[in-house]
Amino acid sequence: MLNQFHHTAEDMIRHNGGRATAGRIEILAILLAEQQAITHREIEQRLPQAQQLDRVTLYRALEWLVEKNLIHKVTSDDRAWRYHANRELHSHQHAHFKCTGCAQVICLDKLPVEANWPLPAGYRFQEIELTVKGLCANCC
Amino acid sequence: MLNQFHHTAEDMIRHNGGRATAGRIEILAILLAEQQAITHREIEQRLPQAQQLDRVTLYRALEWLVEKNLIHKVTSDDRAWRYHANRELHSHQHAHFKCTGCAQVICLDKLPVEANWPLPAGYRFQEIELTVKGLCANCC
DNA sequence: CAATAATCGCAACATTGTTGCATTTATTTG
DNA sequence: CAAATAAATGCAACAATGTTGCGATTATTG
Repeated sequence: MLNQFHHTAEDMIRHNGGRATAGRIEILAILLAEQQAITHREIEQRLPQAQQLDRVTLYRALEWLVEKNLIHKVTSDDRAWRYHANRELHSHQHAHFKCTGCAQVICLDKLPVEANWPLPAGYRFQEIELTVKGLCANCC
Repeated sequence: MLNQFHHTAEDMIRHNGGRATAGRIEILAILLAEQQAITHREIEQRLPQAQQLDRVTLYRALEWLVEKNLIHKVTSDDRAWRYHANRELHSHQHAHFKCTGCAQVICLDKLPVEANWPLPAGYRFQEIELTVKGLCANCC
């Protein structure tokens, strides 16, 4: 089921001048297959038995993927980063939704907030991080 | 300098049916005196030598203050909660600004975002968490 | 001032994430 | 294809934030 994503993942990695490691491919494939932003822990659980990676390796692979802009990470209130593959759908800046029931995080593709914020004088705007919280359909 | 806040702090605590512990008063006074949202660690550092508190006590006091709605806490991307006293200025929902240079966090009192979000069908809105990132006047 | 329920502090643990370094491996080169 | 090498990995050890259980202390009440 993930197989169709492995090829894509490998391509994306090679196009960025990185080594097509089994681990990296697997991780990216997992993220490509996922509809929501998932944690380090969840990625670990989705890795095939035969291909468990060291925690450190996973962190470093994710770091590399973020650097190369193949995935992005989302801040949450539970002190854990969540990762999601960068699909064309996502504009560079987009909001996230987090279910307060099951902690699921999905991307909201439209960020209808202008970057024009009433900041104090002398402050410079860089980016927005917006999380809408609520209950998902399952938890309602 | 903090003295004027101690009385206020004690009042706020008593009005909520809690014990006016030296620690709680001190913590709340510190947060009342502070213009920005600060971390557990920063609160610790501002505590007078003679009145250092156990980390656990501090966490529990903060938890209590949040529960009683005397302070609020802010998610950040560095895995550390930041706390700020609830002043009348702050509407219940407000945005925060975080400086990517010095990690300072301040409250932006206006949240010009409607609570009316285009969530997927069946999803229920609860609240918004919005952080604007950029550089503060000092770091520009 | 004594009773008691709330608060505190210690020890121990959980989770997430990071660093240094020696080993392994994907890719390049001859 | 084999050797060279730069990149990626895995281990051990650590750091920071936060939590839990429980016995000791203390603010408040009567």
